[in-house]
Amino acid sequence: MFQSSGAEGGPKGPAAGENGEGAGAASALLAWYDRHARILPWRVGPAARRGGERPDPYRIWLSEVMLQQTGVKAVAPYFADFTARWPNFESLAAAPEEEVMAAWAGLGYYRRARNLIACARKVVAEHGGRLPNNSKSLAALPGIGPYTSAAIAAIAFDEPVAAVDGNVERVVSRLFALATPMPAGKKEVGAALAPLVPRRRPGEFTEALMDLGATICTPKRPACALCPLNGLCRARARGDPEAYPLKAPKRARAGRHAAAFVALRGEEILLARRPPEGLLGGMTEVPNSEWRAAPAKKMPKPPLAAPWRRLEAKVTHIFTHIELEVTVYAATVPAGTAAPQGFWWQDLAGLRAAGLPSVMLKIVEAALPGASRGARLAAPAAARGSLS
DNA sequence: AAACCGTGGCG
DNA sequence: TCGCCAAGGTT
Repeated sequence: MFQSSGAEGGPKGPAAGENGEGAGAASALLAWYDRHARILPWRVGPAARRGGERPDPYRIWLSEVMLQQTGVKAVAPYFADFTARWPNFESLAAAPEEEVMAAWAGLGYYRRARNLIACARKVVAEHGGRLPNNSKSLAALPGIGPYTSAAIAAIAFDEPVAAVDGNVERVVSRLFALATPMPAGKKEVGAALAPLVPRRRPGEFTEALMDLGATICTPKRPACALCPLNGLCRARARGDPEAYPLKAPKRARAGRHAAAFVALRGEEILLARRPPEGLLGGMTEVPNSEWRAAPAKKMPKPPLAAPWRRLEAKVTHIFTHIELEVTVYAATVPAGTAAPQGFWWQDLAGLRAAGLPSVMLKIVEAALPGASRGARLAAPAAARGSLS
């Protein structure tokens, strides 16, 4: 990927090769970071680093994977839960896959959880339970791509590589007023950033860029007056920092319609597991029909025969590229009713521990009597770990 | 290369 | 309210 600086191989862009400017930007940013670093559960802050403390590669890896396309706020409770239950690669590698998937439920992009397990097992089986200490080897592991490999290598192993995520993309494209729309412009960002990465403190430099992007150089209304790089920033000089990074227009979301069947047998609900690949791959689901472009005219085939009643309110859920509208059918079945092949009855009391994705939780919630709903489903994600 | 893959917070 | 989008990776 993007190798560290070197005099040659620098960017063709503006500040490239103008000696001193890179070092100036890095030292200004690090000085700012020393004062304003965010305190995060997986991070070793600048003061502790000066005291000789080192980041735990396992925790850095876990946090970076969780943070892929996911906000700090959403990640924090999951990170606490995971590290409490599985504090290292060995324990995570030994965990039952379904248990890990259930613990991930609600965080989204579920392939990450599968890759997380695969990666932990590979680290144990092939690397003696320790993460490889360089970006190239890291990038060969499941779920670790160009960004994550660089971030882990820089933060946990002091490799002076440029890690380009959404924050860095924004900061750097503004700094140099890079005009190529994303995602194509990402390459230019990496090339422009590489010469700025310092040999000393490359990990904190990376963390500093993230913090700057998250707190100062924000997508909207950046606080340029507070920015340690404002004197170097081309976009600010142009007067239009908010215009960067340029982005290609997105495609419209497809609409889909489906039916879901909430079957209750006493205090139990009928569930199934989704196929390992594709949307919500490998996750637990409420039995549901095919998802079609047009709403079904009559009730699709249910998982079992029962006096199904259609709920008045539909459940809508927005995925990244699909807007789903679900017609929910509910039924109560006799105590002896067997679960069809591939389905099982799940005790409602243990429903949260069963690890339903958010859309499925919404469907269950819509069908359950209001009184029992709150008690069963309303616990925050932070409480998940204590339930199993 | 472009499409696919979740969710919740926020302005 | 609702569109935007966050520490991307995989195919």
